[in-house]
Amino acid sequence: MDPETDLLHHIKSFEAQLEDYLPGNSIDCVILGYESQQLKVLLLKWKNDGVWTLPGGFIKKTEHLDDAAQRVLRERTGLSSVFVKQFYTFGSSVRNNNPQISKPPYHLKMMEELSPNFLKWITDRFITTGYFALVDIKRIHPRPDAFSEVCEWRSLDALPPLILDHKEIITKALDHLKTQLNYLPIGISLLPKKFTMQDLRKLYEVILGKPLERSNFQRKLLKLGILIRHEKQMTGAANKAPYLYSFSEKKYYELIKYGIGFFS
Amino acid sequence: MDPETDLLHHIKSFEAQLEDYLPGNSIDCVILGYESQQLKVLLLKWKNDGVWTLPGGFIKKTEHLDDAAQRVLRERTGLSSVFVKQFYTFGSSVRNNNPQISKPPYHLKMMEELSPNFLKWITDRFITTGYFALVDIKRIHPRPDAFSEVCEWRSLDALPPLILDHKEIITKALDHLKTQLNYLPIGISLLPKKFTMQDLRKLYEVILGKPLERSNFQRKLLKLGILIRHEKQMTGAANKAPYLYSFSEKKYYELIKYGIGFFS
DNA sequence: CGGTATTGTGTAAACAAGACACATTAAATT
DNA sequence: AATTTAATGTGTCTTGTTTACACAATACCG
Repeated sequence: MDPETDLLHHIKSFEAQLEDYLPGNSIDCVILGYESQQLKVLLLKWKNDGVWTLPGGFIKKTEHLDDAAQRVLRERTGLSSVFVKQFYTFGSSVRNNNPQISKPPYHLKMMEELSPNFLKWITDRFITTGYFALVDIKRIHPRPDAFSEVCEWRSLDALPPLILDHKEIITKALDHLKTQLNYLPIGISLLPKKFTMQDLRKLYEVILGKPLERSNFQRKLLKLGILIRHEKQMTGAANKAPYLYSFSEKKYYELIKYGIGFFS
Repeated sequence: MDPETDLLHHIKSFEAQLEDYLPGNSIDCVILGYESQQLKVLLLKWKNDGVWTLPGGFIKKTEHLDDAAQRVLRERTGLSSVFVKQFYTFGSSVRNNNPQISKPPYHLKMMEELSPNFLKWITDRFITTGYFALVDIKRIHPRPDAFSEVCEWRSLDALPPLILDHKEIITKALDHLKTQLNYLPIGISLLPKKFTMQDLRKLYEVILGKPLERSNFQRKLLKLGILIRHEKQMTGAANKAPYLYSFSEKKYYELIKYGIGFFS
């Protein structure tokens, strides 16, 4: 099936099931990943339009909001079993009042003829609940869904124009990340299973936006008792290879429940 | 007009305006106050039923969620210009599955005949967003609305049975209070305009659930530079009267933006 | 062996928290 | 005026943390 037909098929099929979904409520996922010493967010680009969006979706009438978030994440990016958490509900009545996107998306125009019920449903006011996810970019392989032509990690420093208030949603998610730092499974979610002490330190440096002293960082982290040291990794460089570490999951999550205490 | 007729009138009138509201979405307010060295929450008791609820309400189609929260707060308790903040959205599809309340509320039975549209509307699944407010009990005078016979401050240690998942909502609000302690305007919202250093210390002791050393507390608070000292208050007791303090609002809110740093 | 980056350890200064001790102050009572 | 009481102010000792820096030890490559 060619992509265009596939898209129409999906829209038609969703329209047929409109009754199963709560009108006026949606989920948007801010999926944060870490790679090459940068925080990145996973964005979708709509077919034909080139307009970027957060992966979002709708809530089934018999479904818990949290479950809807997991499902949306899976359906739209192929991700599952990652850390997901609600962070805020966006309730402006004019969320679609975004000067960055002037022309109405291609899809809406197309739907005007093809799927008027769906169009009516989708252009209503929506209250959307933001969830954020933390994932190790290397560990997972997101794939675009039928509505999107691209599914891509984008650096937070240079975001493309986003629909609706999705820019604001990302900003709020980052706020949450920073203020909840001590209660979120940062390291274990964002890093590969095994990593060096440098990797871990750099990660915190990127999130906190300031350098951290090496030896003190190492002392502190080791004293927390959540790290397991493994064999060294031969890098081929002319120096002592760094140790690899992994987290003791049990101890890690226990510690995080009470806050890891990283801010000074 | 007798109370019963008044209630019916209000329900009828709301039914007539159903079109103006978003279906399936609501607001619930956890209003926390402080009095006699106790944290208290403002609850409403429904007429006829004796069932307790959080003050809640619905969202107009053209209204921002935050504005709806302010309006609901005002309409249902008479409160305005108090600190209000969204804290969580409750999205279980079985929120009304509460074993503590066995019989269906009187209102619902009554509405079956009188207001079937409203009944259908209200018994649907709702996604509710929790807002919490912090107020000085002495400074305000809440009053019950047409749906409620009582509007009362209840101690958090002995809550009455509550409808739906309102108990859970309160629990979540208190979690939020504790983890966000450093970023919330605790003192300025919960205490009278003028207060003694003891009042302030006791407040923090109640919230933190542990005693704080007097002289160290005083040193620390004064060093923050957010307190203004006033004349003493003659208590009539046989001792030096305590100074009265108030907050410098500007400095207070500036400090809170970055976190007041009270946890150890 | 020389060059290199990782890792471990030491430590000094600055600072904050917690616990007390005790002096000072001002109000009412006698 | 002396006494009692609780509020207030100050000192300080202990303990622990943070930050910064120095330097030794390690292990890998060529």
